[in-house]
Amino acid sequence: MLEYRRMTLAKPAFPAPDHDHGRCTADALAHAEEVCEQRAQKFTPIRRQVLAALLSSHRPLGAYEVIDELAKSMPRPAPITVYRALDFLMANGLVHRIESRNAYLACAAHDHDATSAVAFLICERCGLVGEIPSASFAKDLNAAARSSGFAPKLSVVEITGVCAHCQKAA
Amino acid sequence: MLEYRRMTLAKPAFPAPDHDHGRCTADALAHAEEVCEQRAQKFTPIRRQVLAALLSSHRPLGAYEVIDELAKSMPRPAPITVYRALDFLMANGLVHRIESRNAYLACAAHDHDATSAVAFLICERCGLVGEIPSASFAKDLNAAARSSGFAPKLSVVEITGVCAHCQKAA
DNA sequence: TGAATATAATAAGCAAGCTTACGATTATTC
DNA sequence: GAATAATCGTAAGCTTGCTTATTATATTCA
Repeated sequence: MLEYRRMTLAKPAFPAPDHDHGRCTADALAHAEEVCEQRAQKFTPIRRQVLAALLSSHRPLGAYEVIDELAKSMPRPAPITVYRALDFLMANGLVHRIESRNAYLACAAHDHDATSAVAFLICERCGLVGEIPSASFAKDLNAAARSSGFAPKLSVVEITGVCAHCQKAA
Repeated sequence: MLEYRRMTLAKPAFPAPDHDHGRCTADALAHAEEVCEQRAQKFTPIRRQVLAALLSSHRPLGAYEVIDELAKSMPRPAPITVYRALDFLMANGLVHRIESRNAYLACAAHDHDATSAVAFLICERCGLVGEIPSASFAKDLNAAARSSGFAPKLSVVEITGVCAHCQKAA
């Protein structure tokens, strides 16, 4: 577990296709519970279910895909229900929004705060998404922006390509 | 003119609010004509009009905003008409798509090729968008991606913040 | 216990982004 | 000048993303 965490922090983390997904899901849910408790926020059933739906893959899901996913195990929720849960999860750093896809992704790196910049690696073959923690590149990027007097706030960095596993498979 | 070009290449280029917009538009249209001629592509009236609509500001416009813009000077074009023109312009490196906004932007830097990575600086006050040419940061970013075996292809780097001019104005 | 707050469900609908299908028009080429 | 290809227009519609409005259900706490 610590091993896992350290990896996601130290270098770009791409979910290995053979990783223990049950565990990674369970860990993430436990982590979410923890976070909510610390913040005195309620991790309600619907919020848990939405997070679980996102965790069911490492792929970003559109809001309507989340609805479809939830519909499998409960009466089909209305869009508003899911959007509220997503807003909550994002506000608490448990879910990222992938801007270039209008989609949502369960956060894999449990250690960064909600606001820090993250870069995403999106595999165009398998659809899995990895995260690069900000530290390494954000400084350069922000410096480049600032050099023209621009004050950066929010960065969207989304890199499409082919993950290591899919390269081997090809 | 050369001066202008050099600047857009050398460092992040944010359109100054007092720049000669008439000229910058005319330049861009002339450049587009040139590019199309070189490639034996047709710079048809509709393509020119769509590009001109995008050039009318330095803001990214949604497809329907482009339609609204065109509707001012011609019978309202159908979505498909505009999308076709946008596809053409993007394929020829004359227009960028801003992924995080589902919007389109006339390319300001006339010198980079269609495929090279560009970072966008999006001012949340005035809505203007500047470009950072890739060279400076793309290497780092790609290196970070590659360090986990990921083969990057297309990068989306979109930075929201406040431009120099709006900071002064505040 | 009753008032206030947070959360959720129901119902309905809007807007944006994009596509398919097909016919008409205009260039290009042989 | 007929055949081909590229471009454009018309018409229709689909999907997704997201919102407003309203009512109901918990939960908290004075």
